[in-house]
Parts: sequence; structure tokens; C-alpha cells
Amino acid sequence: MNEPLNAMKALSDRNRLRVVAALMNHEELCACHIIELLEVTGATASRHMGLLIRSGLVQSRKAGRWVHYRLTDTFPAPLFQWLETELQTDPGIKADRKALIKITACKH
Amino acid sequence: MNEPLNAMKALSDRNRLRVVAALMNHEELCACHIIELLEVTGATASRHMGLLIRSGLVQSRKAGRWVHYRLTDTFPAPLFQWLETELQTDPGIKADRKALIKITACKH
DNA sequence: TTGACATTTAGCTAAACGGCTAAGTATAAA
DNA sequence: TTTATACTTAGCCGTTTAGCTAAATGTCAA
Repeated sequence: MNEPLNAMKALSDRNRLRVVAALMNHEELCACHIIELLEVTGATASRHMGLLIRSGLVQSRKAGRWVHYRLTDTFPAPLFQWLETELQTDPGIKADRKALIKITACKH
Repeated sequence: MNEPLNAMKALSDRNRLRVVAALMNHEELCACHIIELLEVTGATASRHMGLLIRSGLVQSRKAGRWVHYRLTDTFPAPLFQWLETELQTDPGIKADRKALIKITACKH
């Protein structure tokens, strides 16, 4: 039960769900993008990402000073499918998608 | 985002996930069955079930002094599918399934 | 109506959690 | 090597949550 339980715990926070939704549309995001999207401190973002990584839903890649995050290739497909359909029409997620266009404009 | 978020919150607790897993195999369970399965007080079980109902994943049916719970017919199918495959092999869930045979032996 | 039983609600406590700041680590640039 | 930058870790604080007991509510039986 631990695998689904940990995934549920990881997704039971609004900001972490926002990050996962963002990663479903962006392949890869830098820590600084996530900080800007969530409007939290780097410390807070880092703790959220650490939890997502320990849950097995997200993986990170270090490139110089930057860390890039992406969904793992073992991200549960049914979960992905469900979130995709549910979050498609969500106002908050749509606002995030729009914000991310500007946020990801400056590449690292 | 609220619909998936509330579902995730509802399933981010071990005992509530156990209840949902039980309801995936039993169509309908009485409050007293859930109390016996989780080995918690009636008050605790009631609070968990209230939260599951507010999340939209579970519905209740009052029959005299007893309340019966079941999954809603709008329970997200992808979520159901994922849980079904993941929980199938889980030792804790398997133990619950076994325990439920005895627990549900006395019908109301 | 009274009593017994099933469940819910209210109120408490301890633990978990999400936010922050400050300090630590690692890498790149000067 | 020193300084600046990107991120993580540690520690604090207020809020939420899961458990409990006790009291309230609702229903059936005597």
C-alpha cells in the first residue's frame, strides 16, 4: 500500500499538484521556474521537490548550478490520464500554464 | 484543481485508503465493519467516512440504525484501475481482505 | 415512553505539515 | 582564490490532522 499511499500524500498538497500539472506540460522545469510559479521561497520549493522525488513521481537532473525536474518514466499511467483530464479545465491550472509561458521564456 | 486535490487528500491517509480498498471488493460495508477492520473507535471511523463522503469518492445509505457505505458511481475510473492493480499485491491489503471475510460474516 | 444500540459531533492532545529565515554545500565566474 | 549564484538542510512557528473520550442524535425494541 505504500507506493500508492506515498503518491497520494505527494499529491495531496495544492502546490505539489500544481508542480506535477506543470511537469505534465513541460517535460522539464528548473527549480527557479518552480519557485517563480508557486511564489514561494527556494527553501520551500526545494522541500516540496524533495518530497515529490522521494514519492517516486519526479526525478531531478543536476546541470551545473541548476537542477531540472521531470516526471519519472514510471509515473503511473492511470494517474497521469486522470490528472490530465481533470486538470485540463481547471482555472488555477490554466492560469499556471499561462504564467509558465513567460516564466520559461528565459532558458538556462 | 479542487476535485483531484480533494480526492488525493482523502486517499492520503493509510486508514482511508484501506477503507477504499475494502469497498473496491465489497460493494457495501457497514460502519461497524469498518470500525472492526481499522480497529479504531466509532468516532474516528465516522470522521474518516465523513471526509471520504465530502471528497465525493464514497456515498452512504442509512438503513435503520445502521449506515452502509459504498463507492460512488462517479468514482474516477482511472484512479480505480490504478488502485486495483497496485493494491492487488499489497500485504496489508491482502491481510485486510482476509480479515473482512470474517468481519462481514455477520450480516446486518 | 424508556432503554439500548449505532453513529455523529464536540472538544482535547500529540504529531505532522507548510511556510519562513538562516546557515550550509556546490558550482561557475571574476 | 574569492565572490556570487542555485539549491538544500536545519530549525522555528502557526495550522491542520488523526487519534481519543464524552456528550448528542437518531432509531428500534420492550
